[in-house]
Amino acid sequence: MLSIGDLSKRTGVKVPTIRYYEQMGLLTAAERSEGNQRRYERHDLERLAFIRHARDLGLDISAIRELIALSQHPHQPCGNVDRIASDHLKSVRDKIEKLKKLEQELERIVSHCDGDHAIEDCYVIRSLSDHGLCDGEH
Amino acid sequence: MLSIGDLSKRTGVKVPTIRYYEQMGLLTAAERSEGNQRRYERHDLERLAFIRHARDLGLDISAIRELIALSQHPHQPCGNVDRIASDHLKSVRDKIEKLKKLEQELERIVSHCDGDHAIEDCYVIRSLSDHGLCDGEH
DNA sequence: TAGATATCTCCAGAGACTATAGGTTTGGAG
DNA sequence: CTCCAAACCTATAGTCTCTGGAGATATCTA
Ligand SMILES: [Zn+2]
Ligand SMILES: [Zn+2]
Ligand SMILES: [Zn+2]
Ligand SMILES: [Zn+2]
Repeated sequence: MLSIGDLSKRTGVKVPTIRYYEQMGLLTAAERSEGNQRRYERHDLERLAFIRHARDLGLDISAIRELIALSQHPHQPCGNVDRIASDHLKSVRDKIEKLKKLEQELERIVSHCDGDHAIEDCYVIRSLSDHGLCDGEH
Repeated sequence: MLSIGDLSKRTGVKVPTIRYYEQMGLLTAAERSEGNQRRYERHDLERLAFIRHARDLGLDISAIRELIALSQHPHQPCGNVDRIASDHLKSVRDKIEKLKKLEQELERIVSHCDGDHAIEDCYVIRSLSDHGLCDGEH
């Protein structure tokens, strides 16, 4: 039986975050000691590791909730699991695309400024004032 | 003299957002009509466009606040302006790097799942349970 | 058994908005 | 000029994923 602090040390997830995951329904409410403190078992450790890893991979709480629910039905086909992961991959790719466009604009903007002239002539300020100087949309 | 709705239509910034920018100190508090409604001039239109464009480029509110403050001193050198833009470019690049790593892991994970087997055997679920299957860190 | 540490619940804050409720002003039609 | 709908006002709460604090209680160690 682990206290919440033990669980925290073993998974690297902060104590308030563990309580938050419980509140969000990702962790089932833990058993309690006589004095009302949470007590965990290996099972909970594994689930918390799952949650943490999924979060590290960028999945949001509701996606993780779905995945946990699906994994409770081990004999069903994994189509929905696949869909959640694929959707997430797509959203990561979309974000990368957007950020690359930003990177290009910012590179252009920064490259025109040597940081050593008057602000009234600064290309950074002018670029921010006028989207017409940009190459693309954002 | 423009109403807040006019300003909104011309810049594409929603009315509550304009009020929010005022509250955050990005827009100086507008003049008011006799009945206490905000009235704007061209000057405000330009500043709002600046703010919007900076936000579209991903700068956060406090960076924009600094940029506005700096642009009030047009004869000073633009070193700080340059620094803000460069720092932001760096943070965009860092984000791209992180997302690319995620993309790789997710690609690997998704590619091992055809969406058509039992959840208990699903590689997606196994990968989420075990970071050891990942190639890198996140 | 005292004191130190850990835990409990509840609440607020971060960032950048967005939306609602309940009340007031404005602008145009009749 | 009067009336009404549309636009506006303020204040507050909700979004998302935590994180930190206050004040009270429990547990562990010496
Ligand atoms: Zn410059
Ligand atoms: Zn632009
Ligand atoms: Zn599968
Ligand atoms: Zn991993």
